[in-house]
Amino acid sequence: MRNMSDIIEHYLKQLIQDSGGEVVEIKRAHIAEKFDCVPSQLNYVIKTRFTNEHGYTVESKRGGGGYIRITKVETHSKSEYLAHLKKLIGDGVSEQNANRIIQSMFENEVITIKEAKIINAAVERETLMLELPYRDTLRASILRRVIDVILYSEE
Amino acid sequence: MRNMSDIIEHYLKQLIQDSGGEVVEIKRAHIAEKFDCVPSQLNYVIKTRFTNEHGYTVESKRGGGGYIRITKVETHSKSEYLAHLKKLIGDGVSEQNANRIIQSMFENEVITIKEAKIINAAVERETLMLELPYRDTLRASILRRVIDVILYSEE
DNA sequence: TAATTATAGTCAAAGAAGGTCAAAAGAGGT
DNA sequence: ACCTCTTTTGACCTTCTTTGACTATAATTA
Repeated sequence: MRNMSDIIEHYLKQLIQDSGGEVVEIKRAHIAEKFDCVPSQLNYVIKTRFTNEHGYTVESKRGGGGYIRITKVETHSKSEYLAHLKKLIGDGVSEQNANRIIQSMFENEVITIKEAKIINAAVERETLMLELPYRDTLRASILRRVIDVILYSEE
Repeated sequence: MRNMSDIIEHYLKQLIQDSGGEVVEIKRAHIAEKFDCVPSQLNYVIKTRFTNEHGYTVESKRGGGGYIRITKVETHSKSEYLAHLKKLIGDGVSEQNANRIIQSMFENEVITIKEAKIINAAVERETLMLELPYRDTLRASILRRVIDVILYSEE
């Protein structure tokens, strides 16, 4: 593990697993102290690694007794999950968010690592060779079609 | 071994061997310092000696905790076959020919049926939403990248 | 209710890598 | 010498991470 953000990411995912795999509730300051970093680093980790695209929902509360709760999106219904991803993609999607979505599908065992790499390759910036905003539109189109195929080829 | 690039090339290959013959992860600046050269020389070495055609794949990350990871890939007859396909694809490929190529990869067991469907979906006419000749160019670009990934994503 | 305290959120600057590109330098061949 | 190809260098670029000052909100206390 190379940097603080990665370490914290893994720690939080471990916490989720240890607590039944669905949810974890933390105190920002407490985690910050544990890893000897500034509290706002937690916000950075969450914003870059626990997004909707990654398949997580984050709630929080400030003030006394405040907390940050990270919930893993339920994926028991594959079709619902994939429909959810298609919604996130919409008519355009950045490379970053596409990566997150593909990563999420892999982590939720909807695709294999090789499939993930193939899909990633197909939607990379250098592959698509188009200017924005057409590139994001095209990427979305490809991803949506691919997700459809994944959905149908699973029965 | 006459020049710095050759020396670094051999050093990196030695590192790969020493670590089990598969992969090595370096810090660009660290190697540069070790050999007293500018960091970008590492990029030159990698670009000229650790390409796909050479049987390597390279991943990297910037920012704090950044790295460059070089992975050696098994390079038997399959790489020749895939190189051949890439040549066939060239700078542009029709949907029909793309289908044939994908079909061929499936029949030659370099991809699964699901992977074939995914790739097909990604290069379909309706997915790409572009006019000729751009569509064929883009399809070729996607296919070539995907083939590269297939080449090195074997375990 | 007002003030205080305890949390969490935002944002931008600074820092830490790696990437690109083209000019300069070197090596070989004719 | 001249030409071409490869290597070396460095200025500048992009991406990701870390940090901290400032802000917002909730609970508790006066």
